[in-house]
Amino acid sequence: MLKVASWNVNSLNVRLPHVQAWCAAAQPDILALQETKLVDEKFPAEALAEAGYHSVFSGQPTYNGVAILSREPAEPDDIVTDIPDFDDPQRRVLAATIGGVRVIDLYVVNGKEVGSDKYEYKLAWLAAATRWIEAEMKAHERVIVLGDFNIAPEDRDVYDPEAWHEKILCSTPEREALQRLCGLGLTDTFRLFEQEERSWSWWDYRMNMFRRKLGLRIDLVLSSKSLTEACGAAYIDVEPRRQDRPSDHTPVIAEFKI
DNA sequence: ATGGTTGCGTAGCAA
Repeated sequence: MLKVASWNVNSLNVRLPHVQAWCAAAQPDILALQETKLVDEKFPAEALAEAGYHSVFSGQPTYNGVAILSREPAEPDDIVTDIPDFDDPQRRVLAATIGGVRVIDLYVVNGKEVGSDKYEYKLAWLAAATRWIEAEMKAHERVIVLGDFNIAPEDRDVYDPEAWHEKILCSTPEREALQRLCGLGLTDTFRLFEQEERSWSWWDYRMNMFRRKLGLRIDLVLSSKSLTEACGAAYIDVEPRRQDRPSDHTPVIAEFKI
């Protein structure tokens, strides 16, 4: 069984103890991280190696930053840190082949507000990422695309769809961009299974949103066809969000019978 | 329309 997870940690410096504890408890084979907010020189590779994980990472000062942890002995290979033909200093993508699976970790642009410059950057970024992933899928049979998509796929992924109607994370162009990505042959593993209604992966820090159970599901694990057929479970582990000094996101997980 | 909270870095931006 291959257990794969994604977690936006909102600073790995702050969240390293949370990641160590969660890995010890949940034992993921592969864990994709976003918003590490660490330059590569400061990545805690030794501490994670002591926990039994290889690390590959692509960071920058202050913002963004992605990493893929993989449980030994699988060695990450063929690492890619940039979308081809898309000039971008922001460290938002990381791909590696691990145990015959092409793992593509995405920290999708937030976009701030519909119509803003950042929104246009988000849509251009998504188009470029989709072109890249199309090529990756032609080159690899088993592909997992996971991360913080900063898009709620459907209204049922939003605590108040009317309030969020055509707002950032929910607008039609963003959802259509996600559909185009999924149209390459990728499936949102979470929806392969019956789930509790009102399941979220992110809750705003403000206004006691977590305690009030008001969030969005914007963190996804997508799988290519052969992996989708082998997917035995997909779920959200809300426990890390309950802990002291949590990330605003919680891990999302998929398990594959391979 | 704005605010609220957290992280980084020590002001103000990003989310």
